[in-house]
Amino acid sequence: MQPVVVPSPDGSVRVDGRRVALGELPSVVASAGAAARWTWDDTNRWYPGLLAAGVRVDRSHDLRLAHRILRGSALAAWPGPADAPPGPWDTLPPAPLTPADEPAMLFAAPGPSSGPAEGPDPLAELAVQDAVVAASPSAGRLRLLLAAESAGALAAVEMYHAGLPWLADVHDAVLTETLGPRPRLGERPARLEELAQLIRGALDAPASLNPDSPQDLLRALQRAGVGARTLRKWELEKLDHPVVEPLLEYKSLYRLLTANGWAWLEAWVREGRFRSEYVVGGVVTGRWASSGGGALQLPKSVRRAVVADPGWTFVVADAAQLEPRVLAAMAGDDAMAAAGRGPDGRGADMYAGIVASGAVPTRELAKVGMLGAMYGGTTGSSGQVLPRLAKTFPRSLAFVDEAARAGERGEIVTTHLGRSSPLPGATWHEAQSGAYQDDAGDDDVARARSYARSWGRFTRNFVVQGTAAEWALCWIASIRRRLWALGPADVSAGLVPPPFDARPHLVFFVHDEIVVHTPAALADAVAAEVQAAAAEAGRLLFGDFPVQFPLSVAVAPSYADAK
DNA sequence: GGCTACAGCCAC
DNA sequence: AAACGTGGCTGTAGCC
Repeated sequence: MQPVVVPSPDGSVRVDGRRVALGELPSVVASAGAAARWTWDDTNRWYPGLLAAGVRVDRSHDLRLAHRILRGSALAAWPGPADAPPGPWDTLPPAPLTPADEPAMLFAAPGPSSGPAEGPDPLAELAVQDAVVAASPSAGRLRLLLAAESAGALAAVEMYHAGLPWLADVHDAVLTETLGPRPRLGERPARLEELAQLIRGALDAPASLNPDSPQDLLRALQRAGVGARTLRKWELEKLDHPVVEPLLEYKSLYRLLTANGWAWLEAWVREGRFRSEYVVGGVVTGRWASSGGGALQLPKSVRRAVVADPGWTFVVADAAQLEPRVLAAMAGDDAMAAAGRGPDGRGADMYAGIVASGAVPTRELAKVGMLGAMYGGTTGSSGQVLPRLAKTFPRSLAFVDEAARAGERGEIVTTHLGRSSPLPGATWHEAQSGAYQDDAGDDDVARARSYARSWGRFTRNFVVQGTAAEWALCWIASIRRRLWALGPADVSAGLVPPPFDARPHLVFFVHDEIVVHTPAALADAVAAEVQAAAAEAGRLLFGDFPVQFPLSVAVAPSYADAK
């Protein structure tokens, strides 16, 4: 059963040909049951209103997200000319999510200029997508990718709906401990002011020196003969001068103040919850992006403020060495998969397994070597161990090298489930053709090489990062289904809104890590389901190939204590 | 005052 | 370990 939500000009919708007033949609969805795959233009547009009415959707098909994947996929043949101009399904941005205390336009009557009737036709689009998938020799993989992407879109809206539990007073305590009490508007916190004085003293600089001004600061460093050419942390660390220590501390505290200080707290935390909008598929590789509050860069120092509601706790899980394991499976590399299983058959540390294989002497070298292989690093010890890794794991290394060469030739590459990379742009092609002009100089040739190599590093990483993102989507899809199946617990709802008020639910996701907020009594069951979901994701992508995806799982009422 | 570019740092 | 992949976000600086 695949009901399609079709907006009407009068502000109602049609579902399977039947007119449904917007206010009736939640009850229509609820009565359709879990077998229905709700199909609509944009999950962000319809799902918040359903959740606000307490209605969860089990399965969906997000036409906008699916279109973007299919349009670019090398595993699918989209009808029409390849250079057809982008249509509405290509250019439509996701509908913005709205905080619960702001007027929700989602189910409001449409305005004259933005009525849903002006949007493209969901029924026609679904028919095209179904035909494109059915005609693909890799239909199974594409179906899995589209289902996982759509499930991810549901999970992203659910996480926004529930919010990440956040204690503002703990956050304030962290800031006060490290920076001093909150200063008046326009003033520096006490600790920063102290450090500014120390910096001026060490540089013999006047009181007018403002460490927040890169120009001022760099000039003062040069005048004092410190030998700094930039203000980068890792370059300052190499210098031997009394200003370095207070300056590094200043920069670190200044960053905390500006990025996650009191202003951040006031802007992004409401009623005990931090809500950031996840942008599903917002990164070219298929990773999620986020918008507002920087959810994907929450510094470790403020995670103490992430505290479960009374009677609730967190299950925090992250996939150990996800990307090299994904690479081993994509490349069909039995040797690397074996290293991932470790000597005891259930290795939780793939880098230790690589050491045990004899390829490299230390875990650190195994790690930097694999990162170098996946990022395209060539220098330093990363570059030095690559030949040894290539000898022990020829399949994996050849796989990423081939992806890099395709990029250098200006070709697209594709993830395991079928998300393809974009083509390089006009500047790239101009640089390449510039190297073949009659009057091309060494500079032109070098520029073309540099551009080609850079795009090769992108495509090299794309196949691994993109496939890891697919594993994570399958993991999330499985987790949210399994959590719902656990059912409600006897616990106070606290701040948790329906339909999750007594149920474990996802509240945070960063690429290879999830946080579940759960009634404390269900924590062990949740941990088991999260583990089972990881194994299921591995099977969905790679079938019987013997690659393992071990997790580190912790149960704790504070995010900071779970790491 | 708005806009863009850039440097820098946080996360994975 | 080195500065090599993907991003968001903040501030300064310089432009209109």
